[in-house]
Amino acid sequence: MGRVTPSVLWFRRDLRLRDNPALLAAVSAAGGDGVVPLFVVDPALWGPAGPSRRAYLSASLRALDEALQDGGGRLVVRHGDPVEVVPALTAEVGAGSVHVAADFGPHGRARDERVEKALAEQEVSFERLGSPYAVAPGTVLNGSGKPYQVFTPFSRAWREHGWHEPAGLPARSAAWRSAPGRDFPDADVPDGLALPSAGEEAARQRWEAFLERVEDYAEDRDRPDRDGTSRMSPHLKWGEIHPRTLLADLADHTGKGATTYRNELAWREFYADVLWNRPDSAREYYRPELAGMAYDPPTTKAFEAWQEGRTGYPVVDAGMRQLRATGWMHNRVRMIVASFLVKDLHVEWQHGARHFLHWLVDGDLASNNHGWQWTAGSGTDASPFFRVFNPTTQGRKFDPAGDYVRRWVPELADLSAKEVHDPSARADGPPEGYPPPVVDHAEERREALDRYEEVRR
DNA sequence: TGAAATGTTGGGGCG
DNA sequence: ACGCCCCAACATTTC
Repeated sequence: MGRVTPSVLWFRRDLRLRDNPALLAAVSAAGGDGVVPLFVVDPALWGPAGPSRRAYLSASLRALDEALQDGGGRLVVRHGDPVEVVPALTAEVGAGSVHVAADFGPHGRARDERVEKALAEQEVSFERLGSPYAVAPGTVLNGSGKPYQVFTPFSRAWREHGWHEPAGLPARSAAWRSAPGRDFPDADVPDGLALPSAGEEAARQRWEAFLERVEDYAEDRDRPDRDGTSRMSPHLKWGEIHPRTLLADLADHTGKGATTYRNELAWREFYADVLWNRPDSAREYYRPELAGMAYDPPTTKAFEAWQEGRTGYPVVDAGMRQLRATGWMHNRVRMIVASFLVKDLHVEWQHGARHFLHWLVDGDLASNNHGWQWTAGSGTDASPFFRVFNPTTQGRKFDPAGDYVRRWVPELADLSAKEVHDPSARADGPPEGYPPPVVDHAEERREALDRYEEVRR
């Protein structure tokens, strides 16, 4: 064993202390010399983030700092390009190693390679241990050693591969060591925003509450008018809880709800795996055939109406307003608004994906963008292009009483269940202040199918 | 994790 | 009693 020096634990999207393999490694590398917990606010990621995303991350960092303070530590927060910030810190504190959970996204991969190289020049090692997934992307391969392109066979192989048990907290508490840098990004939550609670403790509480009713998940998950989803997505996105923990807790449950939920976790891992194998699929059509279709530019009034929740289609508007008000949107509604943008407004999925990533507190490149590709019919396992959601029918089916619409579209608060999903059909038209439909769904559906037919020939 | 168009069936009104 | 039509309900096909 060589000399013992402090180590740096560089947090990125793993903002927790429990079941954090990189933390365990950092503690063991540092001996008694101390672990410096670091977060770097990287302008490349901070820049494009919208107010809710920023506020959520900021709150999560503060929660992490508080948890560290319980053990006598403080989170070091610095701003700038990690390729400069991280080596500067290691030099300052004389650290011998930097520990991270591996990042499998295109930006993170490239960044980590540059940081690793810069650290090597000062003879500091860069240690990747663990990942934000139960099974690391790139691990699950088919019989011929290639990555899966279809979800179902992937998920079978993924389950068979299995995962570790959660690791818990370090056996002996870390000797934290600090350094200057307490410049937390602005935590102000803009007026009117109601964000989910952030942090490891909030994640834990939400998960335990969900476990109580996981058996209803298969039934309720498609109902935006109910609190039937887990709402774990922001916590998973920022690593406030690890999917291993969820999977371990679910192992006691054999019902349909738990099986369905495990499957949703598998989708998350599948999309991360796809992105790892095809980093370009975050921006480019996974299936290039659909890239040649005729689309409309995202500069129309209709696109603006979609972003702001003024399309005249109640369930679409409710979803888009929920997104801006809470940084989150129910998954069923995400599919409906996405279908509307791509099929009714003929706008390319990338523009919708960007809008989502700007506002969502759970916005994850792999899940978000591949979800959009699924809707656009251009992804792995994609929904066929001709599968066009009817926003009125979808609204009636999944929000039968209209409670979800009334919650987010106050102009429609007085409408009956019968009228609320099609307010323009009323004798005197939509109520004061609510717009008529921005496009005619039946017409635009035909238009979308025509354009599809064009590119298919 | 679609919806619309089209086809089929069967009950019931009615001459 | 019978044929005819309407149409709801359901199934199949197509995009």
